[in-house]
Amino acid sequence: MQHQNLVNVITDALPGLNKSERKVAEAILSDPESATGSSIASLAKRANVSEPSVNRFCKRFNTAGFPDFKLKLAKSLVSGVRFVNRNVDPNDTVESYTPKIFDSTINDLALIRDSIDHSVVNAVVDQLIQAKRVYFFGLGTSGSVARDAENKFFRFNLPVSFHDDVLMMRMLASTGSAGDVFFVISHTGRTKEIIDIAEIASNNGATVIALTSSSSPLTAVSSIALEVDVPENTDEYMAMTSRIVHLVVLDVLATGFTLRRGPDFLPHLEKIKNSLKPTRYKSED
Amino acid sequence: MQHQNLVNVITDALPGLNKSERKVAEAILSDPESATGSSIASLAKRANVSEPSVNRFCKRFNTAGFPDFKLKLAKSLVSGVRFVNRNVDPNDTVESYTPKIFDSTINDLALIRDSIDHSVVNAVVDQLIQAKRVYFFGLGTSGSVARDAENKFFRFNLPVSFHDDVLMMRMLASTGSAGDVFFVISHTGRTKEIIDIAEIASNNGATVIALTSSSSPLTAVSSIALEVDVPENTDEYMAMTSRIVHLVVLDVLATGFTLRRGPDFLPHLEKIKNSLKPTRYKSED
DNA sequence: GTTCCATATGTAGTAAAATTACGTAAATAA
DNA sequence: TTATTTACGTAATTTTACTACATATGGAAC
Repeated sequence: MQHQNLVNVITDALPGLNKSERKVAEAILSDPESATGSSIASLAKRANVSEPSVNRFCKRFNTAGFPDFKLKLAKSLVSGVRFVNRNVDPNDTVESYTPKIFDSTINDLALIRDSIDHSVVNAVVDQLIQAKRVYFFGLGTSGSVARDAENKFFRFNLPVSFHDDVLMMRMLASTGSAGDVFFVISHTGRTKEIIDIAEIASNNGATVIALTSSSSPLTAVSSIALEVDVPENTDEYMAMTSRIVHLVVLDVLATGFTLRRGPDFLPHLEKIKNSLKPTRYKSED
Repeated sequence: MQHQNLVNVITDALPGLNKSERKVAEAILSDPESATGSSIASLAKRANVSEPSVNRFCKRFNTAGFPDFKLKLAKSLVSGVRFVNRNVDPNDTVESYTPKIFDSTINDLALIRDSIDHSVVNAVVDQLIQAKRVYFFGLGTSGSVARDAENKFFRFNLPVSFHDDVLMMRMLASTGSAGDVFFVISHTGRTKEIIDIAEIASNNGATVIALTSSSSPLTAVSSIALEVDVPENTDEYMAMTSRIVHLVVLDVLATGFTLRRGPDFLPHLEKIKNSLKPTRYKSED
């Protein structure tokens, strides 16, 4: 809920507005950007209403007054999202679809940033710190996320691996035990095979951490679930941003991990970083 | 250049300001959020300067005046980035480091969104559309990006594969020819092995597309380079966001690809989407 | 150290902008 | 139609921002 976009709020409220308020709404929606810069007088003139009408309009939308309204409107316009039709449509050009893709991703990240449950993040870091070993599981797109996670967590001097082969997962799950952490990544949380595997691991006393959407079957069979609800993308042209959100959540976990380990751990990270130097051409700067 | 963040601009300008202007700057930076809501009088009082000093301060930063300044400041604060000390420090708690990680990612995305060269994007889409087959190459973290790209582009009914094995890459590159596209992903663009491979493919007449940082050796040996400069992360605790930016750039390319193919192509995508249904538990809604 | 000049800062007045109070008009219900 | 509520505008008030001007401060030349 944090800050529902003002432009959308106005659009939604449009049918319920009375004559002059609607005039104001239309004047603003026709060019929101310029509305943020104009005075109450000029906007009133543009909408063919009186100044107090504009003021009343502002207050109706839970703002202190016109200046406050402009401020909130301006904020709504940032992240450059052209909220009026933010989906990619067939007539888009590079110039128009490129920012849309970026904005949609940024939007989703901001959403999760504001809604993620910190106590769960903390609990997951707890489990990772205590883990004897960690398996990252994922299929399809989530397989890439799992692979990235391996790359990141391996640096922590912790036996860690990633798997995207369900047979391998099944075998590992069946030999799992207390102290093992199975970190299962799934956008939908409804993939049968994955849920099966999580259940097996869980029954063996291993810890199962799920990175998935809320109230999914996978959540039910996990010890802890990091529930991340990225809005479904109905648009054919749009990309699936959930994987990106998952990556950032894993970054957060890795950061939490590093902080828990304390400063004595930093030299170890430095060592790994330096190990790659001989594979690269030196930078000229 | 689009809109360099005001908070950063002020921070950078701090040393060059004179006494009262600095007071204003400090008052604003100490609590930028509240500054966007206050009047010139109250801010002047808080900074212990006169109102015109505040006004002059605003004009110095290329704004029309105080209201315009507030507007731009407010915009800078969206995406919620706590610019004052945006790095993770050892004393951070979950509540504080989580948004920092998200914000830093969001920031980098916004940066690239505003600086990416659309004509290059277009040219890359051109090449992908014409490709007889596409290889995605990447090592380490970029390997995961390449894997994700495979997953995405495979849907386009195009022979595509990803590789993270340098020997395999070398062999493929040496057998490449015109019509083959080698899409090479590397954050630094300085990995010797990768540059070697790109050169081999290029010498065989294949198209080499690089997704890397600008003016890197990899750029030099590529047919087209999508140069994406994500600020280096010196902070030990911070994650590497370049891979995320790379993923989004690949989303953009995929979108461009789909649009080029036209609406006749949509049923094919739908078919692939549906193929996964039997692997999932039905959603109750 | 004194004088001069440039720059920096503040005071006070003015203009602009926003808000409030109130009155009239329109719409709805009795 | 009339009563009553709701919508809207006019005009005055208050708040806010800006401008012009005056004073102060700091440094350079003598």
